[in-house]
Amino acid sequence: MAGRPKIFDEQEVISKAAQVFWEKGYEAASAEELLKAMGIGKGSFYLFFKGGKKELYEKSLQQFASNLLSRLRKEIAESQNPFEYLKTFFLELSDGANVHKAKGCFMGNALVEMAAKDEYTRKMIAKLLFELEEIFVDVIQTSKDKNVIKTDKSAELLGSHLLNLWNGINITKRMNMNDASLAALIKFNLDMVG
Amino acid sequence: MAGRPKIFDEQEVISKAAQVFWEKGYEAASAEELLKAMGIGKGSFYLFFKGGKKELYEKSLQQFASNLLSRLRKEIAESQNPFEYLKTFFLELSDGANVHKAKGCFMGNALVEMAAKDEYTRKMIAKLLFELEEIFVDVIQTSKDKNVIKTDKSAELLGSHLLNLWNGINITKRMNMNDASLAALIKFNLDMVG
DNA sequence: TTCATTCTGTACCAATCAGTACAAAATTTG
DNA sequence: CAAATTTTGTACTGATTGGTACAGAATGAA
Repeated sequence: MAGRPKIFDEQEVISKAAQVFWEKGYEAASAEELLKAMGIGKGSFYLFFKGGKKELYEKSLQQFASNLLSRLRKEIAESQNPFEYLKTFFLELSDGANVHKAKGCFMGNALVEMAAKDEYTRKMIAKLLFELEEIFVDVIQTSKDKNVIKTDKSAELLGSHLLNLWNGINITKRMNMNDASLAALIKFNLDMVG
Repeated sequence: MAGRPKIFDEQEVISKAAQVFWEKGYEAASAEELLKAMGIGKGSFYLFFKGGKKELYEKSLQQFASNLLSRLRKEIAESQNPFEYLKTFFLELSDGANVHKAKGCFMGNALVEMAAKDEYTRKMIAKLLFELEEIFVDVIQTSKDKNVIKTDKSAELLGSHLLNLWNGINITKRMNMNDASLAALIKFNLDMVG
């Protein structure tokens, strides 16, 4: 296998690009800005990303979601009380000091931007969010089975409720409510589950 | 007052522009497309909108919200049971046949796009959404006072919950859940209020 | 050390972006 | 009618967009 060695790792540059897309969105993230963040030139980029900016965006979303989902699954699996873990997971959203404060949810943002523009990408994003919902459903079902939570509602309904809570809070928090109100709102919604 | 008469009504062209911004977002809505929808040329546009595209965007949001809020206030005032009216208002979101299906909430979309980009516009949008929340709070407080709903939670908390429900559903619906599940999710959240 | 292969950086591209300049058109006033 | 005023349509601007072409750099194999 001859040839000049490549100077970058694909997963690494996708991760860098994802940060730019997360903050700016698809349209507003310029190719120049993305390449600068990735630390590679146009020659290399268009050789390895034949689909250009769109391919990079989709891979950014895929990788980002994949990391989030697997980290979440892992921490839930290791947790003594998965439902309590889920609560802290949501309550982190009310931390105004968080670095990602104004950025919201990368997937939610992408869904907003792509829903009316690109059906293929919309479906892709929807699938990723449904995976997140599935994690919620599983935790709820298990918690129900173990009598950790008491409810007469189905795990599916409650799971979709948590996904919707996630989607909602990631919008609402950007109105810059004070942290306490946001936390109270989240707690109220979590108490609805069990 | 002499001079060539203008061929357009300001409120009317803003309304047309709002439709384009609502569907495409700020960045993706091109000046050409906006002007075409508004039915006026560049000469007229830049004469009356000195602030260009950004001014048009802000006025679109203001006008859109103003219309929504006053219509909502009016229908609530005329309603026999304001809380029941609010329920139908939310349940309309689950109608997949709705024309505005994929567009979500204009203000929510704008908040997503502007939150990390333009603090002035973000604040403006936040204020509009807080006005919507205020309407929810008022209806809830009145309904509590009249014993239409029973709850030990404050109207403020429940109002913020409804705003967050609004924000959330407008994202979640774009995952293309089936109408029945979406309606069940909304009903579940409304039942939490009273 | 030469060759084939692979990757990189730069120069370049047409298309599109929001916005400006300005002459002509359409009106009221005198 | 002519003059003053206001709006309109078009031609044009420089900047930026995502993307391409390609020469040359860096490697392994022969």
